Amino acid sequence: MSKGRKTREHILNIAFTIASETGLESLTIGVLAKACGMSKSGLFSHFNSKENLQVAVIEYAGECFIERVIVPVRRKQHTDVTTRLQSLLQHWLDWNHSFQGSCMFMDAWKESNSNQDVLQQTLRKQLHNWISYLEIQISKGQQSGLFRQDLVPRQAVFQFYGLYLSSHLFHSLELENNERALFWQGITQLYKQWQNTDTIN
Amino acid sequence: MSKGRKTREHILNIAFTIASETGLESLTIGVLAKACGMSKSGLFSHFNSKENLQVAVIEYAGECFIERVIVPVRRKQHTDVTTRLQSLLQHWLDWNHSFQGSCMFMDAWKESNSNQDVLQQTLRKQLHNWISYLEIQISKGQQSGLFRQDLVPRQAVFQFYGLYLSSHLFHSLELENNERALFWQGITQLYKQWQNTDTIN
DNA sequence: GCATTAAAAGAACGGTCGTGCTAAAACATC
DNA sequence: GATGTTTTAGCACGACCGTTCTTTTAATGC
Repeated sequence: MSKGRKTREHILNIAFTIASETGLESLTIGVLAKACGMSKSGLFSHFNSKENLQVAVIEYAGECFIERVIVPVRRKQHTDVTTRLQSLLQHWLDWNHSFQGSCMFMDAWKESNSNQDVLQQTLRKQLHNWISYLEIQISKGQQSGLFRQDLVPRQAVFQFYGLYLSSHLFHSLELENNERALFWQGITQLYKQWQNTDTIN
Repeated sequence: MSKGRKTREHILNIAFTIASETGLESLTIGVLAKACGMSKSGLFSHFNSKENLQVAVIEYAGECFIERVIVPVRRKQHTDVTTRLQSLLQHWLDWNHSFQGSCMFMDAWKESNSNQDVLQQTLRKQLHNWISYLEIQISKGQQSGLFRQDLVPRQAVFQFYGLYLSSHLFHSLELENNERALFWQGITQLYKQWQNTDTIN
């Protein structure tokens, strides 16, 4: 790998860390350059615009997400659907462990809502991908007879995301620090509601 | 009312509108001054710091929230708990109708998370108040025999907030624009789960 | 080892930010 | 209508933003 790509990767790694902690908006070129121990212009020449940098960071984060959340679960093909879904949610919740309890994609999405076009579309695509992936998992749960047939996958993902977002909020509000328990409690209740009762419905 | 307080109120009104649309962070003194048709320094002298302005806007928004969400429901004392709770949720969801589907408090909270101290604490107090208020409503539902006794009010609010936040997300993602239906579907399912079954549990 | 190319630094730009300071205008009171 | 007090405008400041240009340094291919 050429030196250029190497340092570019290094920059993105640090940028990802910073953006995870303080949000994508506060990721300034000057700050990032200082954190990388290089000059503003030297760093800038790797991206040629702020927007390109932001998009690159988001895409880098997307790869991290896949590696940390999706891949580990995909490996356990032998387990049943319930366990895999549970594991997926666990990794999803852990995704924001290192960043003090806030999901980088959610933060960036909030920020980008009245921002640049390209960045917003990159984010939208990533979120859409993840939502679709979750929907597929729900469908598999239905096909395996675990969930009732009249369950709408999108509705299920809507509720998953709700608990996920709520756990972020309650964590940042420091309400007794039991947001993980509340999350899992919510998940359990959802499962109970969705389970195939094998009765007429 | 002195002229000073009058224009101050006018400023806050416009600031609230702008912050609702584009977020509290993008509410710049220059922009706000232009929107108010006055000079930067003229406006500035009403608050003496950006932070004071932000806090004032949040407090103004808090009053608006009470007026638009809590007061209208409090007036219907004659109705039963279920209807009042439903109405409360309806007004809560409508709170962000004029601002294109994003809750100002949620946005400001996200932004303030690594920001000024005073602003963050003001926001925290407001959110805490609202959560407590919802918890009380849940408790009332329990006392009236509507909800099961082993329901934990905080857990209930956690789930309410989840659906609320999810509806924001799905709205901004423009996923078929049925986030309100998904929200109410989720609420209905929660009610079903919480209802007093009058059986041994 | 040298020539060529790629990468990084340095300095400067126009712009906007929040914030003071000082003078003018608007207001209120008698 | 003059006087004293608020309220507003004008102007400038230092800091940081993203970006461009030129020069120096480092890596690469022969």
